Amino acid sequence: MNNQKLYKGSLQTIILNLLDEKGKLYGYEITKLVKEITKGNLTITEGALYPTLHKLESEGVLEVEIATFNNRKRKYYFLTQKGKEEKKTRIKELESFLNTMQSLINSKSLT
Amino acid sequence: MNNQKLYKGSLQTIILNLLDEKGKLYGYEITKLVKEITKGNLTITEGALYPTLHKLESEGVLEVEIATFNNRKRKYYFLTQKGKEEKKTRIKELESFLNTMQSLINSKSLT
DNA sequence: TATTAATACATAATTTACTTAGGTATTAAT
DNA sequence: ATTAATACCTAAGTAAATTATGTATTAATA
Repeated sequence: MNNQKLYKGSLQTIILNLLDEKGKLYGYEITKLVKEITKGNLTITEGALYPTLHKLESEGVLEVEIATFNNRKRKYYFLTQKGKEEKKTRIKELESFLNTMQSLINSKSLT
Repeated sequence: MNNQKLYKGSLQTIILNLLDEKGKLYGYEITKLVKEITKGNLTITEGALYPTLHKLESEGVLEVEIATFNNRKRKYYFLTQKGKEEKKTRIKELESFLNTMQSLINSKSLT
């Protein structure tokens, strides 16, 4: 399914939503989780993920907590209060977008 | 609703779908139609639209028919056979994308 | 035990798909 | 007479990806 480009613009929304649901997640965990939830339909590349996490952190939307597991460093991200507000806004925008796209592909009856 | 970036990647799908439904449309008409169907939620900019139409034409997905109305030139676009196949593929990809996004924002119960 | 896969982070160069900002030309409205 | 609407167009800039690397540790496998 070569439809990866449709996902362009939705990465931040996906991250914010998952963090809101799960509390905290580290980067690599997000990639695995998304693959699992979407049954392989969406693969988040690390080249997209890490810079996005850093950007959201620099904007005060996320905060980090560094942990060590099996001698491997993990950077757990979680939503700040600002991040929780941002998540709500993004989800509303996504729902509006999904509705709009639905109306566009069901417009046979219209006009 | 500053969610325009979510639409990134869906322009070709929207064009192909509208042309399949309406038969033929000219560029400016597409912008008006999309604004109307989406109740103003989506504005297709001409800077995005025209290059995309030209690209789809060069790929053999669309063909053009030039008409004159009120001394104004209109370029009517319509799907080729290849375009009709392409439209089906794109719609399937879009539906898969919409389903995937739905599952991502409804994943509370999962995992 | 040597090699590959998996885990976990990261960045730099490039590409894609736009937005923004301009431009031409005609007709309709104020 | 001026502005808005119709109808086309392109070029420069930008955001958000992809692709291609890189480091380091642990687990699995041949």
